[in-house]
Amino acid sequence: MAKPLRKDAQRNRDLLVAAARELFAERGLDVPLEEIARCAGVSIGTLYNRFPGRGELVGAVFADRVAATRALAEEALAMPGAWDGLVHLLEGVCALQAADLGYNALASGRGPSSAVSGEILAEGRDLMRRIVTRAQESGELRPDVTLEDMVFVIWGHARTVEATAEIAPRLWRRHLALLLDGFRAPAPGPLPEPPLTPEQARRAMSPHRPP
Amino acid sequence: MAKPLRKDAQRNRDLLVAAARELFAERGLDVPLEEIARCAGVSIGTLYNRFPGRGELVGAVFADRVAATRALAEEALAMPGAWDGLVHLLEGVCALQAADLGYNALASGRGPSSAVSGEILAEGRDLMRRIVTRAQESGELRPDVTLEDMVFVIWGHARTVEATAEIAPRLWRRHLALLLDGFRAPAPGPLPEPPLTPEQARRAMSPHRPP
DNA sequence: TGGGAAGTTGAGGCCTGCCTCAAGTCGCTA
DNA sequence: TAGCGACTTGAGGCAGGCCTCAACTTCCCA
Repeated sequence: MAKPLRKDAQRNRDLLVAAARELFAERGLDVPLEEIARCAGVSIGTLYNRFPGRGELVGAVFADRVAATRALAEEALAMPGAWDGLVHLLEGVCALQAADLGYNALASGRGPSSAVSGEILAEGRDLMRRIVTRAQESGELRPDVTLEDMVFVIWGHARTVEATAEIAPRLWRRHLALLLDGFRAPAPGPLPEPPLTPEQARRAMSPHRPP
Repeated sequence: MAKPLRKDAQRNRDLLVAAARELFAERGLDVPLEEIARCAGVSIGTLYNRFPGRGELVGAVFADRVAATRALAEEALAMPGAWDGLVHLLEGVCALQAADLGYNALASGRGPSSAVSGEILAEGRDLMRRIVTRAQESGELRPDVTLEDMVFVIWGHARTVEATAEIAPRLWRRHLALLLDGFRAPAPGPLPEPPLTPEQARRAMSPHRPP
C-alpha cells in the first residue's frame, strides 16, 4: 500500500479527477491535459506529479465505471428472465456509452494504451458468459452467437452515439432495439463467418495494436 | 470550365491523388499532408498549390467512390428480389468500408468539413428510398423502419471494421448478417423512439457540427 | 527560340499539445 | 514553532503538423 498523500496533494488529486471526469464525459478522452489542469485550478506540473500520463488519469477517472458495469452484470444475472437480463446489461452499457463520451471511447476499445483498456468488458467476462449461456439455454438468444459477438453491440453503438448525442440523444435506443432483434431466437438463417476467437477478441478490443 | 493544367502540373496532380488514395485507404483521412506529398515525390508547396486543403484532396480522391456507390444502388434496384437488392447495396457499402479506412470515415460522417461529406449517402438518396420502399412492399423488410434507419448499418459497421480489419478481415460479414436479421420482417415487437427526421439525419451525418 | 506565365520548391513561421525541472511554497511532525 | 521533505509552479524545450512565400525552374506559344 502506498503511503497516504499529504492533505493538499490529496485535494488536488481529487480536483484533477473531478475535472477530468467532466471533460472526458463531454469531449472524449483526447482533451488536452493542460486544459484539465486549468479546469481543476492546478498547474500542469501538478497533474504530471500525480499521474505519469493520460492513461493513469483515465484509469483513476473510470475506476468507478468499471465497478458500475460489473454491478450491472450482476443485476442482469439476478433477473428472472434470461433474455431480459441480457437486455438489461446491454442497455445499461449503452446508456453509459451515451452519457459519457469517454466511457464510449473506452468501451469501444479506443482508450490510451495504459488505461483500463478492455477492462470494462474483460472485468466481467465470465459473468457475461453466464448471462449469454443462460439466455441461449432459455431459447431466447439465438444459439449460433457467442460471447465474442456481444462486442458488436458495443462497437455498433459507439459511432451512433457519437453522431447523435446532441441531435437525438435517445435515438440509440432504437438502434439497440434493431440490433437486439437480430440476436433473438429463432435465427432466420445461418451466420456467415465464424465468430472471433477469445484471443482475437482480446486483440481487437485492446487499443493501438502494434503494426 | 477551368482551363486545363499544364502537362507537368497535371502529372503532379495525378501523382498526389494516387498517393493520397493509397494512404487514405490504409491509414484513414488524417495522414499528414506532408507525408502524402513526400509519397507522391512532390513538395508540400505543390500540394497546396493544387488543393487548398485536405477537404479538396479528399474530394478528388473519393469522387469515383461516390460514383461506385451510386452504381451499386442502381444494381440493387435492378435485382429481381427486393430484399436481395437491399442486401446487395448494404453489403457493397460495407465491403467498401472494410477495404478503405478513408471511405469508412467518410461514409460514417467523419470527413474533413469541406469534403464530399454525406454526399456518398446523400448522392443516391431517392434511389435508396426506392430500394427501401420496395423491400417493405414485398414484405421482407420490417415496415416500422425508415430510410433514415439505414445509417445504423453504416455507423454500426464503422467501428467494427476499424477494430477488426487486421485481425479478422472478413468478420464484418458476421456483424452485418446479425444487423440485417434485425431488419427482417416480421418485426418481433415495436421499436422504441421515433426514427431520425430527414433533417436530423442530414445533421447527424455531416461532420464537425457546430457547438 | 526566347520570354513570360505557370508551376515548383522547401526553409521557416505558426500553433498546439506533451513533458521537464529548478526554484519556490507549504504541511507535518518532533 | 522550526525545519525537512513533500508538493506546486510555470516558463520553456521539444515534436508534429499546418501553411506561406520569395526565389527558382519548366513549359508553351508567338
